[in-house]
Amino acid sequence: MRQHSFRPVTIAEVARHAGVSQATVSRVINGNATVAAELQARVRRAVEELGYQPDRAARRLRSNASQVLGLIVSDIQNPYFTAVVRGVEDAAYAQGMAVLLCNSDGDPDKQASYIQVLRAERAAGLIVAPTSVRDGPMLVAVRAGGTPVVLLDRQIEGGAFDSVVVDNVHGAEMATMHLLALGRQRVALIAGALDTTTGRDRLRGYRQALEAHGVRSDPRLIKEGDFKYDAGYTLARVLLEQDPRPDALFVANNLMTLGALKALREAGVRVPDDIALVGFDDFPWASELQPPLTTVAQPTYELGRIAAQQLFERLRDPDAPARTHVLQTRLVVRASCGARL
Amino acid sequence: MRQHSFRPVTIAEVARHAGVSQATVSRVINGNATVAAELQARVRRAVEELGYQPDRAARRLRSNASQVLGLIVSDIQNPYFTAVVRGVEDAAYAQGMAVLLCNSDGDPDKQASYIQVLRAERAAGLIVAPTSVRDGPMLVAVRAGGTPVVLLDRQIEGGAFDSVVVDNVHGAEMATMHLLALGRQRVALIAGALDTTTGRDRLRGYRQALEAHGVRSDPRLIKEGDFKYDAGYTLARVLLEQDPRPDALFVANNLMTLGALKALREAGVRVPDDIALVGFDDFPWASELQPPLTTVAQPTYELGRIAAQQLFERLRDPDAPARTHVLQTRLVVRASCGARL
DNA sequence: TAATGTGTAGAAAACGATTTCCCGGCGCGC
DNA sequence: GCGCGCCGGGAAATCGTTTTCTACACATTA
Repeated sequence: MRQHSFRPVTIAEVARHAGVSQATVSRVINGNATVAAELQARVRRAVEELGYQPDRAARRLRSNASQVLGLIVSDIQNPYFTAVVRGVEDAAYAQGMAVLLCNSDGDPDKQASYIQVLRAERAAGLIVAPTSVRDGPMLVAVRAGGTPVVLLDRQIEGGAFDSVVVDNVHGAEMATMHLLALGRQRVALIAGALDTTTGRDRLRGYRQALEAHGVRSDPRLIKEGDFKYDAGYTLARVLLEQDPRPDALFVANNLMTLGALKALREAGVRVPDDIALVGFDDFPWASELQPPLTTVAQPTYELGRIAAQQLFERLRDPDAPARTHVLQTRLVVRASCGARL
Repeated sequence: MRQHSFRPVTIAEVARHAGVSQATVSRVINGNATVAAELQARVRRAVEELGYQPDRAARRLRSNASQVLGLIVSDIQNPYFTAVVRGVEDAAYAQGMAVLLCNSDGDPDKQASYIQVLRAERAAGLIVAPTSVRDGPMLVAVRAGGTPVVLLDRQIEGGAFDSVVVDNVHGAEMATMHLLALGRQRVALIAGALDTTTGRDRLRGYRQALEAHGVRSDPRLIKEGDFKYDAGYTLARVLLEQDPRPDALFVANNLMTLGALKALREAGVRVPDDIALVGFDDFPWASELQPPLTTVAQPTYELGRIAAQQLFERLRDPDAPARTHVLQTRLVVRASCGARL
């Protein structure tokens, strides 16, 4: 009801209003000491009546217990990360935590700069989708500085981190096997950046599938991209110029798949008749594409949710051994692979 | 080089290291008082050598100058907001600010709860895409509490707010006119929630276009949705059962358009031959849909960027009169409207 | 020359919470 | 009945900054 609350209520006012000391108010609010029932009631009523809300900046300063976590992804406009962010945010909200969102654009400098900011903000912990395996030392330092770190989607060298990843090897293997099982002979791969475990693992899965089918992997059919749209477009064009042309294409993430699709369309290639296509990462409109896209779906929302939970557990028990959650992918068969549905 | 920085460097250590007082260090860092050149140099060197970074929680506590802004959208998974968020974040980053991201899910309670959190965090300001026109009083109170508010996409009753919106009336008018110009006779509308200015304005644009063409608006052709996928699907089905059937459909946002598309597909309706379709909101893959979607594109990234800039200007000059930025939409003609390309 | 003004920089207060320290009262055991 | 330990709660210290207050040196003016 207070009309003009130009300055928020402080704990001192609550204490005065309840006729107790600040310490008692604090104890009641945080429940970390026993306070007589009657005083508790008085304090709670005062809090209610004044609409008191503790100042998080002050709390953080004194007790170093922050209610904010930092989330660094490369680009939230990538639908993969959009879902991850949402997963993190929902889990955080359930714990009364807020999320500081940072887009690194895969730029190590920008990432480093954001980490500085998050440390200065005293974020309770960080959830990071690292730009590169070489980020290890920096993140180790952050953790040594007392800020827990949970890795998302990618693992890094040097130091066992809490992390949540998908089984990329298996996912890529499934996709490639699927194409081979449909009778395709020359399965090309547009790989992800090979300085990420994600990129490497998907390459490995691809190779394992070929091997299992007794097909020798042809280096000319493997192109390394950087997970971005343009790479998919450019590398698909390169692959199309080869003779003989590949009759199937597996692309290691969503953006590159869209780029490749554009190249195929421009070249007048029929999908799946001329070239069968399987992508990685599902997205809401993959079934609305022409043709509907067969793809390896990741539980992205879950990825984010679990990463946040892992962070909360870490905050509760800083000395527990690091854990890695591995989630499974799922091959979603639509039309672009040429399977009869 | 410092190896084990378990506790971050404080201003006191910097002061000692440089042989000056804390006050001087603060003055050098913030540049709000003259300090002798030599001392400045000493301080800067000390900062450099110790890797000092001011603690933002402490700064915020004392000077009430926060470097965090709050952003409340209904759902970041909506590509419309994804781009907005990115625009805000980029603009914030350029100013050394970080963004606290909140998804309200269009739920007033959740939004209120987030606003509490953002106030407790002492966010420098809020950028809000309000859930409803009735949010006015709450936001007025927030602003009265000293936290600047910039409205995004929607305006609200009661109180002139800084805001950035698009010309929804004109956008809807263009879309409807386009369908009429293509010779469609019975243009249906799946409208947005009519307790938002956005929903209302798009309805108005639709009506204006009909009027301009001398067509009397038929209430049976207008269905009110809530901007969500399911509403688009359900309402499209309702429209399809009518006799005579509409020969064109304008849908007031992206999610409902996708829902409607599903309904049309399921009913075996050919787009655009049987029913011409125009949506609102462009999205990255709209051109990959089957058929490619004609739609009213909003400058979403710009929307976010400008909202952030407006907030920064407001922080610089709290007493300037409130301003509303109106951005223009653009009709992107693809195949779903039946235009010959 | 004395008084006043100006500018620079240190000492200390302040921000709003949590936590430590301490004291008075009570129960219990001897 | 007395001393000891325990417990509940208030006073004050504390977190790391910014800002106010104060002091001093030097220049300027009457």
